[in-house]
Amino acid sequence: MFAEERADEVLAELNPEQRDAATHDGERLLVLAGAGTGKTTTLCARVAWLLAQGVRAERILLLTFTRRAAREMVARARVLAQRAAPDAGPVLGGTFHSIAHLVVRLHASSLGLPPGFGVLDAGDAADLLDLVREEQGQAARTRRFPRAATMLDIYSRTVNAQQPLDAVLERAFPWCSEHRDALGDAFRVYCARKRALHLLDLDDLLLHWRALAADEHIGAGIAGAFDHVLVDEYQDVNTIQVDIVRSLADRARVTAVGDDFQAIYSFRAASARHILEFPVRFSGAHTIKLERNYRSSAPILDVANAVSAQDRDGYQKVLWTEREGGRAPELCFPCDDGEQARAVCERVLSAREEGMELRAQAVLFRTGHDSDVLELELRRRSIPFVKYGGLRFLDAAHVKDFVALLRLLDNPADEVSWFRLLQLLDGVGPARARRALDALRTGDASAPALERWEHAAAHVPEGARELAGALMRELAGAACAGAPAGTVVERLCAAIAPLIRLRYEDGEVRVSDLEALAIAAREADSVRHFVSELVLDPPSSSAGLAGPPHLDEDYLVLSTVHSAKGLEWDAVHLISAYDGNFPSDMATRDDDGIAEERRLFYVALTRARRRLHVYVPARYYHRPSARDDAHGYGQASRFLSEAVQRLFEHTRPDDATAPLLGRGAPPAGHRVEVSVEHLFA
DNA sequence: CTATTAGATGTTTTT
DNA sequence: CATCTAATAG
Repeated sequence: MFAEERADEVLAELNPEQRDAATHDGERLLVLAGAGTGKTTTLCARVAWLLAQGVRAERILLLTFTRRAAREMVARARVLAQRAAPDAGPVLGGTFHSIAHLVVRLHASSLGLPPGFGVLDAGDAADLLDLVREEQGQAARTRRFPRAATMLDIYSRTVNAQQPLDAVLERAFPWCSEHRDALGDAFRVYCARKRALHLLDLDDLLLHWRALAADEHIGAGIAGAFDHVLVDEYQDVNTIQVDIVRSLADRARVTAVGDDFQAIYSFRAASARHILEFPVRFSGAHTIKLERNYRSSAPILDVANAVSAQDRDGYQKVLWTEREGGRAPELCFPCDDGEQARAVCERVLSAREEGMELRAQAVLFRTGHDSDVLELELRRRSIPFVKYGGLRFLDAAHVKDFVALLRLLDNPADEVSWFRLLQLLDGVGPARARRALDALRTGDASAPALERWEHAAAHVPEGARELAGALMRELAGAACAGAPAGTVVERLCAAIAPLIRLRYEDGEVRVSDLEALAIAAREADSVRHFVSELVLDPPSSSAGLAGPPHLDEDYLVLSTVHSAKGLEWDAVHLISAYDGNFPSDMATRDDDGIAEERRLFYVALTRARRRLHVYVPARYYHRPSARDDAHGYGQASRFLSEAVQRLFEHTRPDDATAPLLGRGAPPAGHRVEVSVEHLFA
């Protein structure tokens, strides 16, 4: 009853297409939602409508690819569900990976996994690959062997694409082809090692979910849990995720929402092909297009439409708005990075003067370090900012050290963590850590950490043994205490603190980072879940857990375009839009690569509500921090075609020295004299 | 063998 | 700016 009223209220605010999408009563629905067309609103309205139809909240599953989208959507859906039926369960939702983790946890024993299995983030996985690579010996140490992070990229792409290594190397990593055999060996050992050590990487989560879904005994149970599956960002799914959705579709109705023109994750084997083929693979699907834009002014949409029109493939969409007026977008040509940074700062500050908060403005860029020079300028001018997609909290060495300790609590078999922790000890480097690891392997892998430590201790220099022993005793104490997660983590933090202080120059700062982590752990119901949550949903910037700026303060947003997807700001500054950087040189080998860069460019443009500034520095430096000044002269991005450029107002940043000239020229023949000679008379 | 330093080098993007 | 390598000292 109440649910129906709520639903009517929500539906009344939708336009006809959105309402059709929200209330479609069929088995399969595809919503092609252009940028800024109220996708999330529509999806949430659909949840409200489903609830009003009597669907129980806990029988609805919401899936997305990115964490940010998941958070927003699930939060809104839960509020709706709570109002509609306060006594019903919550709507289940999250990223594919987080739901996979849930499913894998519930079926761990069927997968041959102990309850304490660990989840590796990209850094941990790279560490394990590094460990394996070292063991492979000299063969792998020859020239230009890919580094661990690259190895992981190759591995991950291969797994996600479900294609043979050869094909992936040839297509995406041609410069690594010569190491095909060594890579293949390393990957096989990597898989075996993960299994032996009870570790899953992020790709494994999806693979295991898919395997469970395909299982004759278990699959039906999982699929039977839901009546409706709603998948957001469908343009970013890969084959494995499609398989998962298909298995759920055996029992559930499926709604897929996305925009093929915003498909930007082909590097993890996602493909817009899946959204294009949806009507074929899910027969009887009904398709609805959303093209009315509520976000941007008309001049900005003109630019976006002109860029998307450069690509004739896919579903043609033309965004339109009823909003009138709006400023022409600006195309700015600074002479270099430095002038670009100053130009951005000036525009940001003057918009701020006019009442536009810093947080309503964003600077977007293709790659993480495009903002290096700008960051310096912002710091110099004390303009607060937060950078997304930059260095992550979890990547910091001391945080990894601490997490390694927490991992041993539930999984004493975890060699990656042992290897890391051992090297934290004074006098222990890779060689001794490795020998200690070998000794460790002679014992029972699932014995408690303290017991395992006894084997390793002999390989640690005497000086460090006592400190390490104390740490291990704390770990043993924490393991059997049954205390709340917050207390356990706090205790272990205190135990590892002396080692951190000894190891790092700025130990004290780092210890306080860990203390912040311990406080965050109070929310968790177990250390095990705390760690896996940290891996699956890490704080997006270091500001998430510690350090300024605080969220209630005003700050400028810096973000890669990838991280900006789904977000919007009043003003958007797209910097370093020169050919070679955007599109990236690495992607211009083939048409698919260029098309994807174009979509990325389109995503950047469509984030802007009222003002759009695109910057093309004429000169760029190859190594911004180096002493040399190696540089090149850039052309504007090829996506800024003549037709597109005509839609912009073209500017050059004001010459900063002009004001020093003053007004008017001095009289002809006028001279200014300088002398110091009188001082020496 | 580890720690420390100086010097070179580097193909993006995320879960 | 990291992060890796090579060279050197402890």
